[in-house]
Amino acid sequence: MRLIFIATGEIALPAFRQLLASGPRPLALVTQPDKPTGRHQTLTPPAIKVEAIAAGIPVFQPEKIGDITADLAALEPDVLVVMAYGQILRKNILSLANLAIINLHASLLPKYRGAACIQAAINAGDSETGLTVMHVVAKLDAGDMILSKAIPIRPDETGGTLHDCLADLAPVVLAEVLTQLADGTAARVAQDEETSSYVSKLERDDGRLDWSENATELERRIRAYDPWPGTFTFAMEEGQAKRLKIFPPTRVMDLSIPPGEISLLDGQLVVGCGKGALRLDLVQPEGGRKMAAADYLRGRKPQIFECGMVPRRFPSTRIAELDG
RNA sequence: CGCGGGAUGGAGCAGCCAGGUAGCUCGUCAGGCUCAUAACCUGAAGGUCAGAGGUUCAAAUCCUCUUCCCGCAA
Repeated sequence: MRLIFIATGEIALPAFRQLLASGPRPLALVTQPDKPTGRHQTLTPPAIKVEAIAAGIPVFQPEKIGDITADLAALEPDVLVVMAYGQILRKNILSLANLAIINLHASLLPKYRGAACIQAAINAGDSETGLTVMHVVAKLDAGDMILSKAIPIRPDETGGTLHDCLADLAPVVLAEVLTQLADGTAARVAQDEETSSYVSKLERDDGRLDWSENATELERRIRAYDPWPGTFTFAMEEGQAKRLKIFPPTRVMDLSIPPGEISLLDGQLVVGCGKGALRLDLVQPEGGRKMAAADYLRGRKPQIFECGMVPRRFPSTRIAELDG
């Protein structure tokens, strides 16, 4: 089977490795261009590109995938496999494959179409999520479904752990679908538009916590957004607003504390929420490293975490940043 | 060289601007008090102040360079 792999995200690595190990060997990898990353804007290639080169697989990194339509057509692919690529595929790409162009999506479609599907499942408090393989159509993640596999979401699941579980599930699902496509037994089930939902890409600022929300919701958000985009708040220290990252685990406490107010209980940092309170175990102040919340309180003396509105005493530069 | 914060006993921090005795909250160890405790009291150990060079009678503190950690941004 002539196959082209189209992927950028690390979630696609296990599936790609399996193709390298057990075939069908990809004719080429299409991935996003190298991008400046890290503190010094170093140009960094996607990890999957590095592995492809090591394996001798040709790599395409077009600014727009439409630019290489002819190159891909020349490979006469039977199947295009897409997973976490990061670009919308235009119609000229959709008709390239003889057999099918399929996408591995990290949710149980038609729920959570879009980019932040993993975080959405945890954030919503779902008890399970999964991987769906479907045909790619012009509308995002809306094509007919071939196969889906569910996995449970554990109470302490984070976006990171769930991402890894789904990544490991991908090779299994992909192999099964490729076999079915080859022998013509692949199912084709239309998605129910009524129950479909869409979750847009997350930005860093989406991780800004609003302590007027309920503790149970915040606990889920902190897990869901770890490690990306992460969650944070602003701690008021003597009139200065200092950014403070929040990491799981946290614990929901049945206490009544005003939202954003910090309480010290048995040496533990507890923050008031809209309903209930949240005990924080792991935090990271700006400029500092990740530390136990109890350690954080030893040397610093935050009075309160920002809640709802931007506090007046914010430095002007920060106000501009927050408004934008 | 995109912007910025930081490195001080085991942990988290203050001290630096206006050089001159190593400080705070904990932890550890020993003893005491208590029916008892993550409580309280007393005492002790533990630091080449990231490294190198410079200025000075004198440097954690001022100047230069180096290494490492981190936030933003992308």
